[in-house]
Amino acid sequence: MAHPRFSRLAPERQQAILDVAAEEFAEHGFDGASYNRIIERAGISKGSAYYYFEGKDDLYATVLETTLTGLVDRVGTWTRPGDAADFWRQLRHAYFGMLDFVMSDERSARLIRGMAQARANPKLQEVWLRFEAPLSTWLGRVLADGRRVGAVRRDVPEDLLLVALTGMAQATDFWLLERWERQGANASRRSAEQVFALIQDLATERPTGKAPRAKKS
Amino acid sequence: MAHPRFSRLAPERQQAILDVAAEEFAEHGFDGASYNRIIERAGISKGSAYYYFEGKDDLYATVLETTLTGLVDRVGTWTRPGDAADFWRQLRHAYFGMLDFVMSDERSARLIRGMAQARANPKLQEVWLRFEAPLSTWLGRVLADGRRVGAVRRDVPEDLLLVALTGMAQATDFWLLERWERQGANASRRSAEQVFALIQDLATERPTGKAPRAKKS
DNA sequence: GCAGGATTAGACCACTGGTCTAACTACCGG
DNA sequence: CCGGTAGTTAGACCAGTGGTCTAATCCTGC
Repeated sequence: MAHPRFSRLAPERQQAILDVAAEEFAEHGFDGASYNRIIERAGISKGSAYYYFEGKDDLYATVLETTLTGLVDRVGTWTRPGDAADFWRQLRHAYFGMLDFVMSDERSARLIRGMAQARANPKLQEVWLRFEAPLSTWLGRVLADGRRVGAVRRDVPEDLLLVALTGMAQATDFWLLERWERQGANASRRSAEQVFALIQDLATERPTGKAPRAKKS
Repeated sequence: MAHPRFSRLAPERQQAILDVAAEEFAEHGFDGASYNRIIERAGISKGSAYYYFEGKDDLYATVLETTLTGLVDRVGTWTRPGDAADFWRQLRHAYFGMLDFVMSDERSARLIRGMAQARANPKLQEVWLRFEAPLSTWLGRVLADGRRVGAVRRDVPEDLLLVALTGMAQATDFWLLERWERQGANASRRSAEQVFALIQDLATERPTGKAPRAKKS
């Protein structure tokens, strides 16, 4: 979305600008962040700022883009699993990789967590969709693979399961963050294991083999 | 938080003001909403506005307060269940009551969904905590009751389960909303059943009786 | 009828994201 | 080496933001 002119800038200059912006957005969230302040701190003029980016939204999207690219590079590798064990191994790897990423780089973590704002913010729906869609697609493919090897339950609509899992992962991320801040990295590893166990639990079919129904008892 | 002066106003006047505010916040979210516009539409002057409320945050909190009160009145009743069946019946009632509330009153629904913004927004953390805390307490009590009658799993820390369930419920709410808009009330009832089944599924222990662990297969 | 507190009105402030024009720079043909 | 032109930058300016403050008005009790 950013004007191509921006990419023609010297890479270090680009980096510097995005750095300032990332800092601001991470600290204050999208709405709280001041475009003017970013401009000032980056040492560019308003004219230049609007020459490179279409506006605040655009800069925000660009910052998110680079951040998420970093995450995907680290975690996004996925090869079609041969069997259920392979599936879980890969999913586990991806999940803990993401946790590592999010716990080791606070700024990126805040940016990513801040995306939740974008979903609710009418002005940012475009941005939200742009980043949410590919993520859903990716996870959808992963789940489909999981079904193929018999690891993932079939008694629940695929898209519902996807949404449920994402929501749970996101919510528990905050829970983990709290744990992590209180107990440090090592102790919170156990908590992460518990969370992953829950994810696994939700994603697999109940051993009884019955579709989950609202039971009377 | 609102100044007591506000409650000394004629009830219809209060209602009118909160009505305008609710509309604005529901439509634009907290950050997008214009305090000035609310003031203007409510037909009061700036002086009065700041005489009644401490500021935008305060008005927002007041609006949320009355909205959530409506929800709690409708759904919040809970008596200690005698057995597991009773527990599920009550939980089911509460869940579907909440869904009804959220699906029948769009404005309130948007306000409540908008609360997700508050969580991420640094400026609104105070507001978020104020409303999140009692809700968590309530759900915590419910889960504890569920454990007591053997309906809710014990193999997962109580607070983790709480967070996971809330996150899932919230995420699936958006999913349901989509369904509801596309299929109408009746058809989406089935979807809601599926979601509740998932909730129930997540909250109960696996029949094998084993603690969920990261299985190798 | 008047004093004094409660209430209202609205000018004013620093700041917001965004627009626009004028100036400057760099390159390229003659 | 100059002149013109496209690419780039600077910053004044705009309407709108949430918030403050003072002066006027209202209302009540004496």
